Amino acid sequence: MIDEKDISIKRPRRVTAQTVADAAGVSRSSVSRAFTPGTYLDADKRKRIREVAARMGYQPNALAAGLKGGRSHLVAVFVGNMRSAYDTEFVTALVGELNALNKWPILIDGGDQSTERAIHQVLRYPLDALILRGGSMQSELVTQCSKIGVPMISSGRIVEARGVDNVCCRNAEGARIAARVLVDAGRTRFGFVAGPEKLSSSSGRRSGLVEVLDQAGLTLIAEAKGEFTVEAGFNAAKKLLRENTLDALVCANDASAIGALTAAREMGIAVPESLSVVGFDDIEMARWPTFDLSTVCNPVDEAVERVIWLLDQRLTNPNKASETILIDPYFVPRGTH
Amino acid sequence: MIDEKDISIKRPRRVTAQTVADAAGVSRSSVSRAFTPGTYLDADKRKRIREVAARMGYQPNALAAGLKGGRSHLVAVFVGNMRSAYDTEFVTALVGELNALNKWPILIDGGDQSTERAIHQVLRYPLDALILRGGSMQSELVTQCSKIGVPMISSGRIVEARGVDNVCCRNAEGARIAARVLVDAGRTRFGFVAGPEKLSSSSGRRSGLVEVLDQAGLTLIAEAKGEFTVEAGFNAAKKLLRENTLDALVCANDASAIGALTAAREMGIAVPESLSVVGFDDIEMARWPTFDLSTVCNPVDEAVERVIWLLDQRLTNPNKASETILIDPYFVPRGTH
DNA sequence: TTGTACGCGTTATCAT
DNA sequence: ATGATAACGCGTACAA
Repeated sequence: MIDEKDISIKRPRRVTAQTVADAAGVSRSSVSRAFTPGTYLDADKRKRIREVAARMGYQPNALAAGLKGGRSHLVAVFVGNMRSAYDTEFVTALVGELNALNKWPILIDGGDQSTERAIHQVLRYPLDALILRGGSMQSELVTQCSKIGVPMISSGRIVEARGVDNVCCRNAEGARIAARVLVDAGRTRFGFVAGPEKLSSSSGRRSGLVEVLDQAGLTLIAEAKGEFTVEAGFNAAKKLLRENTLDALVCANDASAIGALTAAREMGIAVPESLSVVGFDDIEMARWPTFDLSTVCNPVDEAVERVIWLLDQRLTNPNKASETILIDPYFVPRGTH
Repeated sequence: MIDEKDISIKRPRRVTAQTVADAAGVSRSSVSRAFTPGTYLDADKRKRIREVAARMGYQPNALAAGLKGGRSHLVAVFVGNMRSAYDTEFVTALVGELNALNKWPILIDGGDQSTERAIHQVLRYPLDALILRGGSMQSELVTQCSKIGVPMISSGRIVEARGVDNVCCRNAEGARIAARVLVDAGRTRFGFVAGPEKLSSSSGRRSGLVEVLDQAGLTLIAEAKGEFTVEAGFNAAKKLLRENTLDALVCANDASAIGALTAAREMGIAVPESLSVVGFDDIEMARWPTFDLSTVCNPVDEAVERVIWLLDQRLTNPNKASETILIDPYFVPRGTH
């Protein structure tokens, strides 16, 4: 009794198909059919039912529909770091594409401490898929995901596991391209602003740079750890430029490069005359007139497109072999080299 | 038969409580209890069940649990424009807070064309709440939401409807504060870089500015429409500064202001010596050394905190009266005024 | 402390 | 073309 009262007072119960059926004088099945395209139902009746439904504010309950055995249409999106411009651009594009496909992204921010708990909780939903953007998900969690049988697509970090597809930029190759441009332009004294050590994007880019320098008989004169952020890039560049004489600063990503550029300007170093600054990613900001940053484009749209494609493939054939798509970056010449 | 085969081949069925129960030699209820805190269950048995469950990769199905009548823990977050820095910062903070509270945000980007359809689809889930960030949701949709009985919290745009709570910045007041600072500093020739006309944030800020100018016996010499973006701000400022002699440029938001600042510099106008540029919002970028933008802070963290608070209130008492919380902005003096 | 039985709202299947 | 009925996986009131 008390409970009954509580419920009716506290939460207005959702309108169900049965209520609509009663109101329209038809069976519950007909109501269901009225909302399912391609089912046998008298056109007039369908129209009438939908009118009644609209008046009563009825919508089929997607939870119940998902339970029945179909897809939930829920996709978890795990973002390494929502404070990074590249990840943000990626997520924005991804959310748009998923929305367009009637897939609903549940966002989890990896920047937080409680991420692991969050993932566990979200895995309780029967997700259509789990999309990883960069970052630092623990391998234990990855195992658990594949165990649960949730298709996974990882971007920016290659995960070797059954049922996991990957989209990743050829980081070393991108850095090679940029390095060659600078070497060809006669730069000889290189510095590197790194990102977090554990991230393969940073280390991969570094190794590409070093490789080309080796081939050209040059060495990496100095490097400093960054954090993939503007501020860290600023500080790293200040230190590097104070302690060394450099004519080229290769940065592990655009945010660092923008920081480095700012530092160089503040120190009165002419860019690009006496110093080249090159980034990686080609985020929107790189195009702003203030920065006009020469960089290596890691095309967001292409990456997202591939992720969506892989998702589609995996959903139509859950048992297909894992796939890894590598994306080719390319140099975008602007005003800082 | 064919169907059976199809299912078993195509999708590895999720492990259910019954499977675990069979494997552990207990009843299905016990498995359920093992995952529900505060239920009677032998400690050893609970432990054993959880072990078996972990080995089999079992997680209670949140969809089925939500169906039973409890909460779904799903919260739709409708973002006006994920390409705007302020909205992005807002969403990032919001997602973090929601994650921490075991609420799972489903993101919908309002920048897209298919937004309306998307909202309709997402409303099929029994959402715990719907959070609106700024933007341009149609009033018809708002009506529909309240009809369905989904609690709504709107930020950045006041929605007058039953069951809808609001968090909004005192836009006019913020502009007044900034205008007074500039007037007191002796600025007399004001220009305004507007945002989209239909947005109350832009018009509210404009009216605050005009009000103070009136009181000081000044007039707004020129204004140009922007789009709340860096590029639009850049173009608007170019036009304004080319056609007028101004000593103060008040911008409807920080993105515009950053564009305006860039334009002024490019035109060789000394900021702040001969021109003040002031923004609104205090996004992260405003603090970057390159910009060091004087602006009016529209505190994201406070707004998010209020939204979460309202959400909590509304969930504990769904029938409480609608509430509107106004947030006080304040001036942040930096290097451009 | 544990098991049985019912209901949550839907869709698919089977009759009619 | 339409209505009855059986799942879907879970929580929980009730019985034991």
